[in-house]
Amino acid sequence: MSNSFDDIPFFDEEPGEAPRKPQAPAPAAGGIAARAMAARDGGKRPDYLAGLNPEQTEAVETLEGPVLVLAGAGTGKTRVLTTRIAHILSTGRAFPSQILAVTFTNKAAREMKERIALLVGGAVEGMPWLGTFHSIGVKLLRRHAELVSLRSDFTILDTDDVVRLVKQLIQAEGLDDKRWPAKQFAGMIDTWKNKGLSPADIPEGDARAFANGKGRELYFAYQARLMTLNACDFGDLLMHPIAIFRKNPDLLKEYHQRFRYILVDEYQDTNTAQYMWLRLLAQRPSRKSTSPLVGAMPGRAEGDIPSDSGASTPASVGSPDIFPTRGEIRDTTINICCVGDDDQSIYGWRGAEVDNILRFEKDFPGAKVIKLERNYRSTEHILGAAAHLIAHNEGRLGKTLFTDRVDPEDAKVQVHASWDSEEEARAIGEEIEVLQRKQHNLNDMAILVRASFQMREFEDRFVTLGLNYRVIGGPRFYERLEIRDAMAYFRLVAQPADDLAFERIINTPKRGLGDTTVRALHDYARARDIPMLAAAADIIETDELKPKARKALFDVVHSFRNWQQRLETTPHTELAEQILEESGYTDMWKADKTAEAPGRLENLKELIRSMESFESLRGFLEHVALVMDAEQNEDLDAVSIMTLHSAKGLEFDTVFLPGWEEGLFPHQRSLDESGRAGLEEERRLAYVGITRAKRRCHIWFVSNRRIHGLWQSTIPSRFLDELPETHVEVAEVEQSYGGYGRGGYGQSRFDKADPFANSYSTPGWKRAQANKTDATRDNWGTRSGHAVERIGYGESGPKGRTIEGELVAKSTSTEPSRFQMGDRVFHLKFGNGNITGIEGNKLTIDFDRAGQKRVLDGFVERV
DNA sequence: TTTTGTGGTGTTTTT
DNA sequence: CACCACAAAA
Repeated sequence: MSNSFDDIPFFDEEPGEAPRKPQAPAPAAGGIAARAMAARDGGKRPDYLAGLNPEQTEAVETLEGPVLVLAGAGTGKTRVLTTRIAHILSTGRAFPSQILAVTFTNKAAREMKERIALLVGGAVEGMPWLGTFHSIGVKLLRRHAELVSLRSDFTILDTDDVVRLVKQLIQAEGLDDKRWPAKQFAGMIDTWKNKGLSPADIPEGDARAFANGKGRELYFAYQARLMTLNACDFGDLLMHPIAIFRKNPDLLKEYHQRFRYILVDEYQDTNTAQYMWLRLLAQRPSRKSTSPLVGAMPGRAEGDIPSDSGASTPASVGSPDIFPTRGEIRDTTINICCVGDDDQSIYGWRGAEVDNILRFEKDFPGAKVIKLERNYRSTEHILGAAAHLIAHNEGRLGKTLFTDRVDPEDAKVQVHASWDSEEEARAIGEEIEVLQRKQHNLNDMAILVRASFQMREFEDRFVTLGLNYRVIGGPRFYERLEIRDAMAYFRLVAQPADDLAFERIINTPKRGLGDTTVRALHDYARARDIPMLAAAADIIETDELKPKARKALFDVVHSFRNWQQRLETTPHTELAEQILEESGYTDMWKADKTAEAPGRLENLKELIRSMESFESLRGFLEHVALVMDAEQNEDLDAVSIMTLHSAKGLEFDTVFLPGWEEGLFPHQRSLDESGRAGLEEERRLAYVGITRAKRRCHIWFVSNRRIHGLWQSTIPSRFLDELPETHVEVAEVEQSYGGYGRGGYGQSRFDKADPFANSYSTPGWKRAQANKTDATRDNWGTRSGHAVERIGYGESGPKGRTIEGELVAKSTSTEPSRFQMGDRVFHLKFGNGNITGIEGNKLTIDFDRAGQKRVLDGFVERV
């Protein structure tokens, strides 16, 4: 992504040659005709096309008109997308700057850029319009900010800023912010914006539902406030461009001329606003209608027609479309290619409309639909299991993945049962170690959970085992408190009107500028309609404040003046460092004696380091606003732990799917709130999970799980019953199946003696049966006589044989420990503690917060 | 201003 | 149960 606002000149270049006429359908790749043609062309069939299957080739070569590529999991979706772009470029149909390619995540955008670079040999510098919806939105908006009354140096607020702002507004309205939580309203605004609804457009019901009927009013006030702050929220990055295009048909036309080819990744995840945005860009003025507005309206229910849509109302005349406001696009010269998979739509809860993909052919009559069903990732069993499961959903476009790489050695999908979640973690840990001993990389394994609280148990277990793991997702770097504080300083230097930043840091570190001062500043600023920093500069000239506060404020204001002056002269990384030093911010953490303070200082250093690759402070701020992720270190060999949601798009040799129980997966809330649709989305999530696996897929369920502190017995997920017997087996069970304590939900196959009749004779099942009856077990499921077959643990030799529950060390060192009894140590996960026991490399530590734990010495440091 | 106590909550998450 | 946010008390 470009790090600065400077841009290639607008509408500069034209292609060297006019776009060619549409070609005749491409002959099947590898076919005789194709080879003959290749020979005719001097045998120079571009090598980027080599190795594509016929469907992929068609998807790449059908450049004219609308195309929908239904790409199942692992069918080479990204490859098609990137090759298609390479094809457009290398055949001279368009310049890089004439291709609009949108993705959902920065990661996907980055990957695409890299892969195109590989295909066309590094010349992707000029793909300025490849990016996420939001980053492209920012780009448009920076150019045309004045059309929506913004200045082009507007700030992008993140969710945290938004919530604080909303809270202020709620309080300003004299409402109880307990009864009307800011967070909830911020969420509502987001939902509205995802649907493309501005304050005037929201349904009356929604408007009344919040704040004693003041919902709409608040939304208006919020937008007004954003204007004065010269700020945007994420939703605005979509909404503003839509408004700009609607109000400025000529400008839109310029973009129509510019974007000769439009490509959309993960189309099933588009929300209504994104859909509208795309339509505006895709819908060329047809011969009949000159209005580009037609059919680009949101909403479906009566009464939520956008106010600014003027006289042009729905264009569905003659179309039996059940979405009357979504007309078809008749002019089929639009070269738009959407790639997606309806079976992997898992973001309905945040506004994605699967309907967009289901309706593609209606929206774009004459669209070519190409299905990619040949899977290059998984074994037949994995695909078979996934296919059978997803077939339980209705309303699919209907694809069935297949592979012809069939290997009798391939394992079936394994279903395991455990007594409780602790045992589940233990069992999966063991399974991983077995694989590890067979020289499998930890990097090739992943544990995919439904909800993040499940991760903890695995982390605990892996810490004990000394097994490397990596948590993907979770709290992100730029969301940490210290990073956000630092960023607020930088933001305020770059954009003095950023009141949210001002309020965040005005008393951080403590300067004695408490609530009273801030409120005074706030009132002063509002009364004069100036930013708070400016108000502060004014107010220190008066004697409105107490001398103490006045002095403190004086210092701050002057510091900021200083920094702003240095903005042009001092290199930005240096300046950033100076800001943090001179403001006393780093000192604040140095003085802090809590366990996390050193980590925070380290993060601040990391922040400065990461600024180096940007050319300016502004460029960096923009990056952080849009790209909230920081890279993980890939060097480490570690098991990945993540949610199913964040696993989409990834693949692993071995995938573990724990927690397949009713209530958790499918999640109860999903069922309660969205009923059947919710269940289907959960099922798609299961489908995504299974199809992440290349070779091995292990599904787990437990009989007891602790939910909100209390133990509950659980029943196996209905999804287990939806798996096909031919591709699934009950695993070589290495632990018991807790078959009692079942709730009254319904009959499950796993309630019966033989869940899979034809697996009945497998050793695994027999053992499971044996375990079930023989194991003596107390209420907590600990069994006697369950010695795990586990010999030759790491370098520890036969000594490594373990009994359930014993601490297992990867290597038992005989060297004297580098620690002593009573040493004060720090552990990344557990914090500070004192050593109370030493046994080789195993330490017993009394942690201040986490209590007594046994950990390997490699994981702690002396404080 | 910092500490301690209370209450409310408890999926999924990108931008 | 365990965490967070926020409010009252030290």
